[in-house]
Amino acid sequence: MSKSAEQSRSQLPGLILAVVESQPLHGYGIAREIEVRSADALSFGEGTLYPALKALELAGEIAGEWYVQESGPAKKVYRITDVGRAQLARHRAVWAEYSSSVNRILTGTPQTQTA
Amino acid sequence: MSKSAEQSRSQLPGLILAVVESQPLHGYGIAREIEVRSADALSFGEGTLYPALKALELAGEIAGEWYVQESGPAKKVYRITDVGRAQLARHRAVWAEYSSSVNRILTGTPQTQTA
DNA sequence: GTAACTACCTCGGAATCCGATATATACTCA
DNA sequence: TGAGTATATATCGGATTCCGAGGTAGTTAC
Repeated sequence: MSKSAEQSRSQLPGLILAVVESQPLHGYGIAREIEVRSADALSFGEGTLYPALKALELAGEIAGEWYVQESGPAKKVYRITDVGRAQLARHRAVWAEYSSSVNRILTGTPQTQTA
Repeated sequence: MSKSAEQSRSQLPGLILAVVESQPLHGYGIAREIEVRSADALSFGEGTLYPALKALELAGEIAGEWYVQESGPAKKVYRITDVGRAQLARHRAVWAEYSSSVNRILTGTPQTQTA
């Protein structure tokens, strides 16, 4: 189950791109990889992951290809595209700005002093 | 316009608590303070902020008190409660874990190597 | 007299979320 | 043989959340 919930979903596209950037992978594998890399802090259900994958493929940020295995169910392996790589860079920049903003506020860096 | 959108909303309760922890403030002021501290990277509309304030007050995490000014509209000033302080600590912990997880994935720290 | 700013609040359509469900193969253990 | 578990994909739709828009009102400044 894991889940730190509360946040997460909005970050999914970027996380998926980051995972398939380091290695082409199928949906199920991407889900597991996110759990592993986050030490189970992050976890997405199938009802969340597969639609996100579809959207990314439609947007041309990842490309899927079916692999029929001699043993086991067929899988659709996704690889990142050039469009996706550019988008991933954008995600990283947005995340950097966002997370530093949240940090600044949570740690109470004061910028005003007016009562 | 600011807004880095995409994320944000889920973090609002924690951000509000952090702001009123450093100084009791009214809704409008809280909104401005978040913008200032985030250098305009974060911005919440009133349709988002006021409901969030209500929910926090209902949960006993902040306490509001009306101040009628001799000049200008009345304002409802919120201060953090003990419950809110405890909750804020929790928000900070969750955020720390979450953001480090996202960082780990976005920067591609590999934990598996299986193809 | 009107524009802009401070300050509060609510409505409700739109968008998003994800648990539940369905299908299918393969392996293990009793 | 059957149950349970794991791999693997995919969709549905009710519930929840989101926030732009709209409304009230006092103040300040052309």
